[in-house]
Amino acid sequence: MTQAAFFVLTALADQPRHGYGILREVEELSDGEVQLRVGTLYGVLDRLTADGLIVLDREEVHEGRLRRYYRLTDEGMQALVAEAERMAAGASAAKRRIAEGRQAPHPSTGPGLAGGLA
Amino acid sequence: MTQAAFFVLTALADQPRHGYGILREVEELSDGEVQLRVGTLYGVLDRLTADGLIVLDREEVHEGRLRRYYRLTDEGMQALVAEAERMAAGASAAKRRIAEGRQAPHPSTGPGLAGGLA
DNA sequence: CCATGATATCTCGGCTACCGATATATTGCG
DNA sequence: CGCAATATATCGGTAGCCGAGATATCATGG
Repeated sequence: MTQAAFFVLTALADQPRHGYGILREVEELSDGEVQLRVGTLYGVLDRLTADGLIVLDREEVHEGRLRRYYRLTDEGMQALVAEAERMAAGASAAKRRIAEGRQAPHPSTGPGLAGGLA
Repeated sequence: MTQAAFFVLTALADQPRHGYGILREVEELSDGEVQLRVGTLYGVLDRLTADGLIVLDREEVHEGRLRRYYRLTDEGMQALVAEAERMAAGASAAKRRIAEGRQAPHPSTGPGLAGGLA
């Protein structure tokens, strides 16, 4: 599971969206930190479809422009849940390691990482 | 920051390690879920060194075999902290979205996840 | 004595995937 | 009319992952 695929699945987790909408949604839900590129999107969409994690939901014409909506399959939702847990575990393991590598010289006085690793 | 690079930085967060030790450490800290491959490792090590996130710490000969130890630079530690934050935020956002998707199943898009999610 | 496996380094080539650039088309604004 | 935003999609260069192999030492077992 690549980063791009993860964020596409996340953007589709609450409701079906079309390609361009996914682009904006990923940027919004990551507070602008993750920028999914147009050139990346359609490859990801094709791969996720081939893997059965998403499926074409419907096509609409909105103000003269075609919108192709995708939605998660049950398998896609399960994959997202599993990946979210792996990521949380990975982030958690990293934070634990960081704390171990920064053992305070005087634990009674040292604040350590409090406030820095929220 | 690739997944492989993130786990290498994590493995080095508490103490300097040599290549093969990083391999085993990544597998251990991820409960066997992440398998960093040998062919991947040295490319990652070179890239992280070129980027100034890790540095060659020392070389030792242990039971006739060379061990090349790497350690995090200050910049590498900062990058790891930032990446861990991004990952935690991403995982958190995904879990929030999953919950939102379960709360509002749209009738026109099918029954969705009934009975299927742990 | 040799085979196997673990430890330890590193290289190479194939393949996947990311992303900038490009193409196409409509709507809205100045 | 030009430009930006919306919306689709493709193509080619490049970066990065990974299987495979090369090289070498030491321990275990047949």
